[in-house]
Amino acid sequence: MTDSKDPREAKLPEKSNFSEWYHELLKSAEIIDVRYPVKGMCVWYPFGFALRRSVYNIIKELLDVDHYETQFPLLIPEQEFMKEAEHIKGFEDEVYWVTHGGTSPLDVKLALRPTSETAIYPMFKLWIRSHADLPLRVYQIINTFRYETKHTRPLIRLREITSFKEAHTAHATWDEAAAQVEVAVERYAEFYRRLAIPFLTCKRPSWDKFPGADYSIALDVIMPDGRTLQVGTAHLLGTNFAKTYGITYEDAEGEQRLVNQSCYGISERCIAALISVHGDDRGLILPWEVAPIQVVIVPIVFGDKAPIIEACRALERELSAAGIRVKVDEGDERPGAKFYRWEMRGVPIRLELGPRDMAKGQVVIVRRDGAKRAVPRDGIVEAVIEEGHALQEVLAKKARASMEEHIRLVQTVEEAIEQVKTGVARIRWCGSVDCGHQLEDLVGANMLGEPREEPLLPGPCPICNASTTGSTYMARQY
RNA sequence: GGGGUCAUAGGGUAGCCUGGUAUCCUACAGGACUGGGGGUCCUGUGACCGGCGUUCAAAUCGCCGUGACCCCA
Repeated sequence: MTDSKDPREAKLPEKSNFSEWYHELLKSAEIIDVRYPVKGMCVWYPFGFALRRSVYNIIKELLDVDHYETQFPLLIPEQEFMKEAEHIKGFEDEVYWVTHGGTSPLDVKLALRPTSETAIYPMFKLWIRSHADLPLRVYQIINTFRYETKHTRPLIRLREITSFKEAHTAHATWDEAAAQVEVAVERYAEFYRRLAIPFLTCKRPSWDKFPGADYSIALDVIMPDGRTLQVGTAHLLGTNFAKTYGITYEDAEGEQRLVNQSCYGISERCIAALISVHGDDRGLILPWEVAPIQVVIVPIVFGDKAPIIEACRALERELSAAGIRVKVDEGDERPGAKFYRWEMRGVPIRLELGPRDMAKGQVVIVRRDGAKRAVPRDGIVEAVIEEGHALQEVLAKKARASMEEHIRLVQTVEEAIEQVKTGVARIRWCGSVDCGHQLEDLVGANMLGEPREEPLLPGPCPICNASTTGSTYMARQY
């Protein structure tokens, strides 16, 4: 299948062949194993899970400031699940039901949560009594189940989402809840900045908002093939669920009032974005902060290996003491084979230490993006940290440039059709639902929503010709 | 929602049309020589997705199931 002269080891397909590259990389870099025998359900390899852990530690850190972490049950009784009409309509075709306990049919069917509003809000009703209980902010990191009928994709469209971070908040007023949505968007923005992943922020069109929400804000990442991946959402629920679940508080005047709510979520799609945005033809490239292994030390041994190995171990101890996640690869392979393997796993920094370096009192430091230099053995910790942060900068810059290349302002439907083949089109839109649907049909792509920054000068809506400063992003979505 | 392609060792494949002995690479295990970008040699381990059918005989033909990938809406 490959024309490579040396087929001894399977190479990664080129990243330009994104779909194949992605699948091959998930396996080769040991992120997840897709061979579990249930459709849409995958297994995290230990390395992938370690990556997941360090990525989710950032989310936790960002939320723990003013949220409580908690955990609600997986199973939701039918009558609670079926309370909110619009919400049900959005999910009923995708719900797994538990109908039996052993061999006995259950009196009350139990839904496997497709999301947890209907599990959490009955408890909010009990927890919230007075204005002193507000605002209430909780989150949980759990698995959810959706019987996806569309094509499943590892980390992107799953029947079991293993790593859903969902936050739920309750406030006294609509404005406070709306402000919380903005806070959520800003936290997510910070999260993706720390992963060096650029994104678009849009208010979703009304027909694409979360079922039961007043409106939804979404973050989208542009994947290498130009399709977009929704990697975070924040929803203003207003009093919609409060009415259904009777969530009220006593205000300062002694009146019972409905709470206003928001909810927002991020799933393992953030890992898919991380992998896809930064990776290259050789494999993963992980930002310094989240790499499970930040530094790999490869001993270059000749003849008597003991002194080299000992020097490498000393180096490891020193870096480890400085809080760096480091590993010496003492395996039996040739150095070249080790280089390729750790590059596949995205390790940000490689150190090489051989007899020549020993003699010169130096270490060779190689950054995952290719930069290579020799540094004095004495200042190694500082040099490593410096290169780690430099890599972060390089990744952020590259990713930003790539995103901008994929977005183009277009004037006509024809241009939009062409643009969404390889990227994201920004096109004028008067804002009417009718024109929106027509645009989606004519362009053959989805509307992400109104960009939140830099409005356009007035111009005609390509459908109805009305003059507007409004616009929307359009893209093929994952 | 509609259409298409496919399923053979841990991974990638040949064989299927034309039914009979399963190919090669990689990985893995043991050994020797090696070692600054995927080393060489020797020895060994390991597979026809599941069920039903056709047949003397099924990896190969048919049906059903399961799973994977691609395209379109």
